[in-house]
Amino acid sequence: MVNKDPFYLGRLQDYYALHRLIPSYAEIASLVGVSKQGAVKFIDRMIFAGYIRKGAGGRLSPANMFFARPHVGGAPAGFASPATEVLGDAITIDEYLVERPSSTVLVSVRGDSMIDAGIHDGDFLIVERNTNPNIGKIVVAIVDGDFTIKYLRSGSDGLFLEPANEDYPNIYPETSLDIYGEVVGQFRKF
Amino acid sequence: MVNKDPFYLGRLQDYYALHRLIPSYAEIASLVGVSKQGAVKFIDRMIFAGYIRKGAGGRLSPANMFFARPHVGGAPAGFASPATEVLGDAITIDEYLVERPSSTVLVSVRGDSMIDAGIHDGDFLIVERNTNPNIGKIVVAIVDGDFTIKYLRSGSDGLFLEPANEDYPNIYPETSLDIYGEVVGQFRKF
DNA sequence: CAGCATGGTGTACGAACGTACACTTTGCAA
DNA sequence: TTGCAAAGTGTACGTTCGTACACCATGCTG
Repeated sequence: MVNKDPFYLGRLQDYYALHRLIPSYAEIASLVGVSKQGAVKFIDRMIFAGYIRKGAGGRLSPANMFFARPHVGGAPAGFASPATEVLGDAITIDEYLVERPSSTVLVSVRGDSMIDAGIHDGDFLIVERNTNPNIGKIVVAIVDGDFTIKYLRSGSDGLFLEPANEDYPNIYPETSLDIYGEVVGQFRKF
Repeated sequence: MVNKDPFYLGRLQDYYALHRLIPSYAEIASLVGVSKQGAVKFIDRMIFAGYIRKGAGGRLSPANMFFARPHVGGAPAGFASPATEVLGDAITIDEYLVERPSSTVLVSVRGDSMIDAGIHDGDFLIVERNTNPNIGKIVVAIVDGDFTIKYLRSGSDGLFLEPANEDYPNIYPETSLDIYGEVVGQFRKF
């Protein structure tokens, strides 16, 4: 018989996605269809493999591997390479995209002025609050009290904002330029 | 005295960040420095406010509000709207993008054949394994042993694949069409 | 000032939990 | 084919958990 652990783990991951909680051994048992002691042994294997941790009182919590998603590279038909190869240390998408949670906000995109940078209407941007971003980065600026997503450029007359859509003009600030933060990531649901 | 709940909650969030687990009432009590019954009352308030949920056996798990990240809408200068307005139930980016963890894989994008759909070289796609996706969706297909991201279309001669880049031709399968899964989300780091 | 909701403490108890031990079954390797 | 490790079952046990009830202190409101 093939190894059933991936199937068991899948059940556990789906349960966790729903409840944000690793259930008790008894619940795991009925969840995957084995006895309670079978669940104990299964969890022992998962702990050994780095999918599950034990907290105070023996309560179970997910470990790093629990969130690791199978990653399928661009390579032809090679299904097996683990996510860590490309994503590096990061395991959850959150951790990959958000490096400094306390200074990070989400911004939803309106309009298509940055469409050539792959930022579409309805996308979410991960924005790190930082009023002095580097030249050339995509920034969230405040122009006339409105949020604007643009490239931050430097010209002979100082800083200005450049859209990534040839239908839109550059924005040259009349007085000063209010930068809200720097765009460090983006995500979207289809 | 001011309301100490935010302070308590902060302790709880720090603990959760470390252990990915809401501790028991007894542990909460020592964590925030009250009696066990004080912890019970505190958690009751958190449940009422939508920060905590109760799972099977009365075990505690984080609810929506527990993860709430500041979200800045497209609205002019309105900083305050909570993430739930736009993101719906999901709070973490992972949970927003990945609905079925066990059948979801990540695929990294090579090439620019889907650039008009906002899918660029180097992006990550969230792909739900599903060999029978709906017409019109973006799918991961296997063509000549290679992964290809394309729109799934239906024509008079059956299914075919359409890129989102006018420099690329449609792909009409000679025999059958191997569909790996459906693209449900996308993310990228800048 | 009386009333009452709020936040907190102490004690008690049954149920559920994690753990341990003995045993069975299966598959692979010597 | 014998041996052994892995995977699973059944039963039992002490501990911890969540829950309930009674009670106290504080602060706001009619």
